[in-house]
Amino acid sequence: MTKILILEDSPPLQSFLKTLLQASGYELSICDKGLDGFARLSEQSYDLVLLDLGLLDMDGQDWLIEFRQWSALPVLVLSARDGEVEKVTALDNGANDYITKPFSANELLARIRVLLRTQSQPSVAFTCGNIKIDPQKHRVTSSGNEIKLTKKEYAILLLLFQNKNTVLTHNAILSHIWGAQYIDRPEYVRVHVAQLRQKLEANPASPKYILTEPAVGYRLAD
Amino acid sequence: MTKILILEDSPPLQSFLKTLLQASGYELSICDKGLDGFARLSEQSYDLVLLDLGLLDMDGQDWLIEFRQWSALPVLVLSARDGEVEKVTALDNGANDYITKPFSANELLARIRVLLRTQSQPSVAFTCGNIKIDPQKHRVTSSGNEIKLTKKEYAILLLLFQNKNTVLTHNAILSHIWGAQYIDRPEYVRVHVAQLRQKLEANPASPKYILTEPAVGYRLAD
DNA sequence: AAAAACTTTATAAAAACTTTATAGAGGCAA
DNA sequence: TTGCCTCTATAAAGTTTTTATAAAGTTTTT
Repeated sequence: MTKILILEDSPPLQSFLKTLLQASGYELSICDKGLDGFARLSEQSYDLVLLDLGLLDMDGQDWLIEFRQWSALPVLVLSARDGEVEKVTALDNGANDYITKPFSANELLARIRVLLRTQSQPSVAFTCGNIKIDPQKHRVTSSGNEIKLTKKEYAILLLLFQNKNTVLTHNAILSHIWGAQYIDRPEYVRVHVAQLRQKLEANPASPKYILTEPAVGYRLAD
Repeated sequence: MTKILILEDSPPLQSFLKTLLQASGYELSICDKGLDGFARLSEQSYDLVLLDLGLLDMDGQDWLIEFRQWSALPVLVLSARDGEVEKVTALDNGANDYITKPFSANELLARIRVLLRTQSQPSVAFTCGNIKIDPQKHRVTSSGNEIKLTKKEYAILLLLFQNKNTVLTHNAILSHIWGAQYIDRPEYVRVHVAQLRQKLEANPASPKYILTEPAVGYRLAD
């Protein structure tokens, strides 16, 4: 479980971040005071800090400088102030990224993923029922047992996971994995999907995970 | 000397970046084509890549995906396009940061400093089944018996230990151990892996430790 | 000079992929 | 319903790619 500490003093933004990050599967602690943040960080281990520069009890830059005395944890700074000086100062004080309000929710999530990926490499695996796929390790397991997939099978499964619950047309799959010149060869996809089902499904003839959407394509069921 | 590779097609921006970064003491190479970039990266080692998404001969996102097959070098993306989708895609494709034109020179420099600073060493797992590796003493043992490995064999085994359970592509191994100019010579890796197996595996023909992931690479099994 | 390590080549075997063939499922009109 | 059609699943054959390994040639080390 990936844990994020949020240092944010504005209640509306607190609840926005809470909704957004919990929906993405992160475990959160929220503080509105810098000293509380230090206390939490010494009590338990976190994977990332989200720091709003406007803390109530101290200056965010000072908080960062002090924090960097003893921790190398990734810090993503949020700020309403778009000033170049403030940005550069925060980055040189040890922030790993800086994002200005108002920001896009997806961009924030993407930047969090970058920091989690490059700092601690905590294998962000996707799961779907018993199936787990770990793109970092390039591994797939079903109820903990490793499943050996070929390159194409793995590529298709990853694409399905990245679009869980969304129908992918044959051509979408073909153009992603084979290249656009292979559209109108749905049989390629069928053969490989059949093999995937043999390996992943308890009963390949009535699949639970990889569902057929007739005349459209395939969908990974949640 | 810190070396930066710039992939940028616009001459004015090229010269702007050149002036700015040389004044900051970085050593530069500038390319306006993606393939040239790969060539340069094969010729010598760099510390960071500055990638403009608008390359002349290929899509910047595709360049990034291909690059990430074999290198973990920090990549800072520059783009005129401020679209959220493009940003998130680039970050998820392996970019470490994304900055939108027009940008502040000082902010760019600060973000470059962040990426150069956060280059961290991978942590090493010391044992795997009966095999033990001691990076300090540069020694490998199997069930307590010392195994004599050559330089290359040792380097490959150490890399596998540092990425236990993770598939390493041929190109990742090549670029780490031989240098990026050796990518697309998977036979080098094969020969040395075969020798490692002769020395480490009870039955080299059906290996227990160093597993083959066909068409992908090798993985050290837990 | 000899030994060891490394690169390069060759080849058989294994694995993956493409392509074809066939049977079955489901929709729809007569 | 029946017959026809399209779409699908899957086995299996054919083709290509990838791999393991020996061995020869080259370079480096001792």
